[in-house]
Parts: sequence; structure tokens; C-alpha cells
Amino acid sequence: MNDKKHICNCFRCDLKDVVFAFLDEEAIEELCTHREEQVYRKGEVINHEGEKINSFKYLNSGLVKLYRRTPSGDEQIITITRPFEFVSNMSIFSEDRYQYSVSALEDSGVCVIQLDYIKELFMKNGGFAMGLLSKISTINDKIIRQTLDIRQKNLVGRVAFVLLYFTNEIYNSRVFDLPVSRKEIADYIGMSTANVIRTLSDFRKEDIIRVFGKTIEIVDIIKLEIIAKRG
Amino acid sequence: MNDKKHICNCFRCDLKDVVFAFLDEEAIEELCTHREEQVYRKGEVINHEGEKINSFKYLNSGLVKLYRRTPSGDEQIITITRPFEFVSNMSIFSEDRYQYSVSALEDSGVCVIQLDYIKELFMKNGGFAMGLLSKISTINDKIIRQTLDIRQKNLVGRVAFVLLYFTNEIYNSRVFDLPVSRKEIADYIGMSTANVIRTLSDFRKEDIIRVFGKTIEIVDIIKLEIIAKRG
DNA sequence: CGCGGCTTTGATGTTCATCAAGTAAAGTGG
DNA sequence: CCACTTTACTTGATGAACATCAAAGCCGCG
Repeated sequence: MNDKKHICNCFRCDLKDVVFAFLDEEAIEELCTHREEQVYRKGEVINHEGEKINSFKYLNSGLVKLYRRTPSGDEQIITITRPFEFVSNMSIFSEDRYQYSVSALEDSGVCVIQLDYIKELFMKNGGFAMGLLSKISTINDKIIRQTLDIRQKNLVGRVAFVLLYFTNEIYNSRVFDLPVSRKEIADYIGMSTANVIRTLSDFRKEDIIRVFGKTIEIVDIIKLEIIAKRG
Repeated sequence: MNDKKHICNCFRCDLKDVVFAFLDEEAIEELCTHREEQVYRKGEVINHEGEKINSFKYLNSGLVKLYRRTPSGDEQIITITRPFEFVSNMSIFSEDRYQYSVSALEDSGVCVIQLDYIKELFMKNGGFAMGLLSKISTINDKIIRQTLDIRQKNLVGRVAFVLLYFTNEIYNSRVFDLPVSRKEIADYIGMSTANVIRTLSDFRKEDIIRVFGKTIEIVDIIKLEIIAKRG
């Protein structure tokens, strides 16, 4: 058995199929030498707004939030995503500092590759370049669409949207533990904390959800979808 | 004098410096054979949501709006931009249909290149690929930032923001003709038409702007900036 | 000159943020 | 492990911000 292959676990990385599909075995071996895995605990900051960018990062396990601080000082959450839906910063070649911060909502594994090496690969390998552009575009597009969707809903519609987002996109389960505080939900959908809580209470009273602290159970998903759509 | 050069005016295209910088003379000559210019009159639709994408487009003169239709049927304007700030759709390699519509707010010139040819170039030429990714990222990033900025302001702040956007980013002049209706401003910043008008009237009464139909003159830009920031 | 669309303004009601006060939960230091 | 502190959550009351409705004015165009 080849020792090198054993050490390099890029071979079974899911991102391989997406962005690195155009790399042959040898190229992946080489990639491994420019790469390291890093673990972030829940709450830890992965990228900090304004910091210099010198590595290409992607999430391979866990959950993160992408956010910025507004001029008035409070936090504005741009998106919350699962692995591979976050691949480094978006403006990887156009900015040299992070525009937004990223932090871990759950313990998260991040793969860190030297940025210069990615650039080199990008220049040399057209397939890799296309895979990367495609991935980044998809992610950007999702963020834009999500932001537009949220903007166009009212309060209850937004809360319904978030609940559906967690249940369908993040956890694939009707029962889940909220990875964020009520305040963070508020920062995400752009409303006050008090009203997020109030709306959750209303949903509970109408038997649409059940709430046990951070644990949420979606009881009537149909009704929730109607509210999200109409909102 | 070289005839070919005379026919192909890509040599004096501003985009050349941004995305096509890595192409040599010969490559640009070839690009020209895959390219045509198209003129759209004010109000005409350039890309239509849902339509198949088979060309790469960029704006080289005029003004356009990028928008979508919400489930409830009304228009949501994503951004309004000048040349080169709009380069085809964002998800050029990840989607095969337009996610959003684009239409001309002023008579506009658009350069249309066969998408397959762009893909080919992208694969072959790393520098070109990097230039393109960089450009697309910058545009995406600007849209995201703008959307977040707007979301976080109140009504008067948003109107002030739009006025400043037109005066600083679009026209570079204190006096300009609004290229959009009051309703379109409302669709852009996400509020009702009546309140956009009301706010404009308030600004007029406070001598911050002067209004003659579609013509706007910014009188007190300092005050407007304060309102936009605080909002 | 009369019709239809865009604009303007006022009146009204809804939606939502803010404030306040209380409760539960989660850290923290002895 | 407990008392203490702090932070998150919850609910009600109030007022501000904003949408909606309605009516009237304006303007271009047939």
C-alpha cells in the first residue's frame, strides 16, 4: 500500500469531485503538500473582516456563519452554510483582505491551502479554473437570491423561512437544535430579537412548531411553507 | 494601415484592460470574429429571466437594471449599473438559464460573444480566466454589499442612498435626470412608491434637493450623506 | 380635449421596533 | 457544588415607521 496515499486524504474529500475533478493523482498528491486541516471550535472566528487573505479555505465539516459588522456596530449575518457551500472568500483574486467575517456555529473542520498555490493551479489548469469559478458563482448566487428572498418577506414569512432553511437545507430533519441564538436569527433576517421570539411563540401557540429551549420540532411543515411563501 | 485592426475595435475597448489584458493581438483579432455589437433602446430587455444562456455579454455604453420578478408578481430591482460593472450573468458556467432579467434604462451598447468561445478561451488562457473570475467576483461582491447596506437603512436613509448613488456612481454630477420612475426606485430599495415620493418631497422642503419632474439637483450633499449614514 | 399613466398628498391602519420588567439558563469564582 | 453574576429568553405595552387606500393634479399623446 502506498504510504503517500494513506497520508493524503484528499482522495476522499467531497470537494474533489467539484473543484478538483480536473486534477490527476499526481496533482492531488502535490496539492496535499500545500494543504493543512484545521479544527475550529464552536464560536471561534475562522476569518476576520479586514484581515489579510493569504490562504484559500474551504469548510469540510461543521457549520459556519458569514457576517459583517454594520457602521452602527451590530452584526449583520449574510448567510449560514454547511460544508462546500462555503469556499474561502468570494473575491479571492480581486481583494486582498477579507470583506466579511466567518465563524463556526458548530465545531468545524477547515481545509487550508496556500493561496499562491491555488493561483498557480488556476493559471495552469483550465478545468480547475472553471470548476472553481463555477463553484464560487453558485455560492454567490445563492447568497444574492437568499438575501432578495428575505428582503421581500414580512416578519412571519422571514421566521418561517429560517425554520424551513434549517429543517430542509441544514439538518434534513423535522427536529433539530438551533445552532444560533434568537438574536442571531434576528441579525440574519433583519428584525428585532423580541419580534423573532414573539413570532416563534405564535407559531408554538398555533401548533406549527414545538419549542424546548434550543430544540425545535416542526409539526406542521405545510402551514409553515404557506406562511413563508405568502409572507 | 492594417485593415483588420480597423474593423476590430476591441483594441480600444475598456474591458480589454480588465479581462482581456492577457490576450495578445492575434487572440484579440480572433475574438473579434466571434463577437458582435448590439444596440438596445431604452426600455428594451437584454436578458430575460429563464431564457437559455448562449452568449457572453457585457455592457459597453448606457445604463441597465438587473431585476427579477417576485413570486407575488412585482418587480424587485437587484442593481442598476454602468458599463463594465455588468458582465453577462454571474453564474456563467454554473447555470444554463438566466436567473435574472436585464433591461436598458438608457440606450445601451452591448458586446455579445459566443459563450462557447469564451469557455474555450477560459480553459486555454489562465490569465484571461483569472481576469474574468476577478471581474465577476468584484461585481457580485458589490451587489451583495449594496443589498446589505440598503437592508440595514430606514426609509429616508435608503432614499438618500439612491440619490447619492446616482450622483456619485452613475452620473458624476449634482444635476441629473432620473433614469427610473418613482416606482422603480421603490422596487430598488424595497419600499412603497408613495413613501419614496413623500421622502423626496421632504428633502425638497428641507432644501436638500431640487426637483423638476425627472430632473434632480442635489443642493446639500453633506446633509444627504449624513442622512444616508445615520439611516 | 379627453383618456391613461405617472405623480403627489392626506388620512388611516398595520406592522414592527423599542422599552421595560421579569424569568430562565448558563457561566464563574470561591 | 453552591451562591453570584451575567447573558439569553420571554411577554406586554407603547409609539414610531411604514404600507395602503383614496382622491386629486399633472402631463404626454392620440
